[in-house]
Amino acid sequence: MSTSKPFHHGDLRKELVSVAREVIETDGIDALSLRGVARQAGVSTAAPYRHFDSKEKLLAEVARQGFEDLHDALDRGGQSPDPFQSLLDQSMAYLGFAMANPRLYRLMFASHIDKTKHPDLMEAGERTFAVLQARFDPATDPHAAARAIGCWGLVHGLASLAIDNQLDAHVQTDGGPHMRAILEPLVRALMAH
Amino acid sequence: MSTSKPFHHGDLRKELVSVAREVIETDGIDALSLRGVARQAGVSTAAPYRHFDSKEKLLAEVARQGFEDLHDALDRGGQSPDPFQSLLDQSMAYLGFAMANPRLYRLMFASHIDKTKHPDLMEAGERTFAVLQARFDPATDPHAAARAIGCWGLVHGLASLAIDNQLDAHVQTDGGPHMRAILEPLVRALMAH
DNA sequence: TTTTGAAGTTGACATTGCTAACATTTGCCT
DNA sequence: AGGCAAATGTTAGCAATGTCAACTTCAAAA
Repeated sequence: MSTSKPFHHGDLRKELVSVAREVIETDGIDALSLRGVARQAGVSTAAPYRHFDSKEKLLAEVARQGFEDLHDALDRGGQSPDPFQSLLDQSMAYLGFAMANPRLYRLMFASHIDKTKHPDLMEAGERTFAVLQARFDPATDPHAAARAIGCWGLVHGLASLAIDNQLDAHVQTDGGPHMRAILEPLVRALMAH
Repeated sequence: MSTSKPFHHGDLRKELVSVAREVIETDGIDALSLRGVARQAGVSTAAPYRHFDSKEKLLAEVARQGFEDLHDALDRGGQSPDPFQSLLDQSMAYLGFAMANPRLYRLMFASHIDKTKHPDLMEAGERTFAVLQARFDPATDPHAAARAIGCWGLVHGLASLAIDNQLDAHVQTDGGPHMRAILEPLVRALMAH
């Protein structure tokens, strides 16, 4: 009675998300099956359905948490008093997060998940973008919106390419300084009025 | 005996790729099954395996053709005599291709396909990037490499965001002019020495 | 004409997402 | 305390999928 597992898990929902995230980051999304997650969590095949309507819902929750973590990383990144330096740091923080959690980052923008079906996820994504958006003030800059999108596109693109190992070996391995050199002139252009 | 299908298909390989591409662009990658493709091509379940070792190989071939098409689109896009205008046009051509073939474009950068396992695909991708790279001359610009990566990251990022409907409705629907406005200052920065 | 190899077929296996029907536990209501 | 409903698990099973092995058909070289 003592060593045998209790019927109820305790907090299966949280455990499922945690296991899923781990599997994704370890073996990739294609290697993730709901049954496998259940197995690793020590519950039966159908148990996850008490907490998530579908596999997609579970993935959406993992992605949502990813956006929250990215959001935090951005907040921590943009604290320099110099606006240019701050935006550059923030951009580097964005890339740092993506390269530290490549498969999670990919999931956050993956086609598996139709964001319109997962309002939580969509909102988390928008809130994250808002951090970048806040660096451009529409009151003083008529092109604030365009610049913000350009900035997001730039970091998202570089992150995606880096994750896919599509970049030169130099940039890939020693991401930091090289990436900074790539970003600098573009971020400067974004801050110019 | 005349109307019954012949045992041999003729050029099943080409047909499979064609059907697959159509399914992808119509219903998305997740809706594509090898069995379904075989069905639509009018052959049996196992027939595709005479031409592709796995589903992934078929997808890789579709993606490879996608890169060739993108390559062509870029070539056609960059013909203005003014270097700045030319690069801007080319960037717009890149975005145009991505938004005209959203799911194909996504496949080309999807995690489903491990590019190291498909040299053809990798090479096609590199050749495409080379078109952009050629706009920056290492002889006259010591930062040519960094600028090229920045340029690619920028257009790839904007393309991805647009495809995922992650952008404002305005930018989304009336892509052209808005995107141009976003790109302009950044492309200008890329051309500045 | 024979024969050989490419191209296609059928049938099967393990795995997967998901559902239905049933079992156990928890905690609330009296 | 006692009992009951809701929440949380379990087992069994379905249909679909990727892939493989064994067999058949056809075309073209010998």
